[in-house]
Amino acid sequence: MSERRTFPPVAEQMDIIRENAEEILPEEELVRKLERSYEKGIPLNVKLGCDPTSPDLHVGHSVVLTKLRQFQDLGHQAILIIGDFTAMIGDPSGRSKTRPPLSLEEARKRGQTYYEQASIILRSDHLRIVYNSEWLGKMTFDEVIRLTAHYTVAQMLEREDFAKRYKAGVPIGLHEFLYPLAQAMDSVAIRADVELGGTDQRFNLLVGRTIQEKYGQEPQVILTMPLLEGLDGREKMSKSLGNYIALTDPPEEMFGKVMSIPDELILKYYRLAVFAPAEQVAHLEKQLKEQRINPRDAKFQVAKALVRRYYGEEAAEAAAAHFERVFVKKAIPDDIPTVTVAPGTTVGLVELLTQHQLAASKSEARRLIQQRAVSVDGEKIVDIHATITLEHPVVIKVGKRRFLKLQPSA
RNA sequence: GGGUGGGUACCGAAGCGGUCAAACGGGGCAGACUGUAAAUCUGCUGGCACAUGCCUUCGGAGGUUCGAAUCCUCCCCCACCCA
Repeated sequence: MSERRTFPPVAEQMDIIRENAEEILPEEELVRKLERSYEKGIPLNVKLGCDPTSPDLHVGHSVVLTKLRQFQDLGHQAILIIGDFTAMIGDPSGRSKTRPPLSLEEARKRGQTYYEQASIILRSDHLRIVYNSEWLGKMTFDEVIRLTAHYTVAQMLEREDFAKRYKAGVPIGLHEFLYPLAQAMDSVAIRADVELGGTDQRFNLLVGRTIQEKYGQEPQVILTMPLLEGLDGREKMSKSLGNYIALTDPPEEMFGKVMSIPDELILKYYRLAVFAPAEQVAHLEKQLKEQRINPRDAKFQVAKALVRRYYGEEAAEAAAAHFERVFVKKAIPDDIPTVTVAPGTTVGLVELLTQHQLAASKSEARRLIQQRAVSVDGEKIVDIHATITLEHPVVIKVGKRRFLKLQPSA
């Protein structure tokens, strides 16, 4: 830990750090910190707090994780803070009222899966993982009151989210005011030099600066990364909205999801999800602008690049081929879910669809049939009373994406 | 503690005694088209039966009525204003 590290020249570091960053506040302070670290051979403590409530990491998370990775690559110390304590209290964003507070144990467990998924992007050296219950859990009420005295209600209401909700008459729990402060205490506890976050974290990160100073520390520099919109192209990518690409999504799924983003997002995904080099992004942008490339092909390229990033070249090729086959040529994919059935039995199509989860209810199954969404062995079935006698293998297709093969057992 | 306005389907939001499974928008699903699971357009979107029909749903529990999301009573929850 105490060995002297060496770093690239500061200017070079700054170029990398600035890449894709939305905001660095204050930038001169970062330069000073980097210079000092360079001279003394001491890495900066770069903090990223994470909320383990939803254990599925997605491409939205990857944006800021990638930035952290860059710091690691430069030789700095990444500190991943698992917010097990904060998760235990509940969710601060006010968005998901359904999110139940977790037990410490549960929060820890999810923190573990969070870490496992984060290590898809992070390297394992230059990495420290800490749980914030370690210090937050030890604070006495007295200490908490002292902490809250450092901030005012008016200051809290400066946060856009709070201001908006207050104005709209949406409840704000008192404990939510404690979140930025708790997060700030994390910075104090680990003596953060830099804290990363999405632009929506701006306020919280800034509170960290103030509080660190109150506790006699040099304030951290904050670096925010742009938020990546989800598949709908409208809202921020998030699990609760279901508009996300999980880091663990299988290649084909990942590919298809990229293909479903609105055209306007192509470049943004290339930049932030793929983290493609600036020149390549610029190149693609130019091609699109001059209409020298079809947006579909551009998206195809981005989809492939994303799969390549997580699964490698071969998987990328395979996923692309799969998409081409299933959606462009509308053929049947080669590995589809198969169920074996007793041969010779005759079943109603409606029952078949509901039994195998191709439709949620019989009413839905009928609707789908009436809407010409169902085909059996490539033949559209429009009759809701249709039955199938299972003698040969039969492929049922519902909509564009749902397939099922029925295999009569020999 | 007092006052006012609210709680409606996945979400937002109309409805304010029958014509309400509940307008409209979003989301979702499907179809057409296409350059793709983009965009656009069209349709569908509680369940069961599909022929009429039946059952469950409008914060909760009761009640009035031939009939309630709509009226009454009590209760729970939320926001705002005043203390």
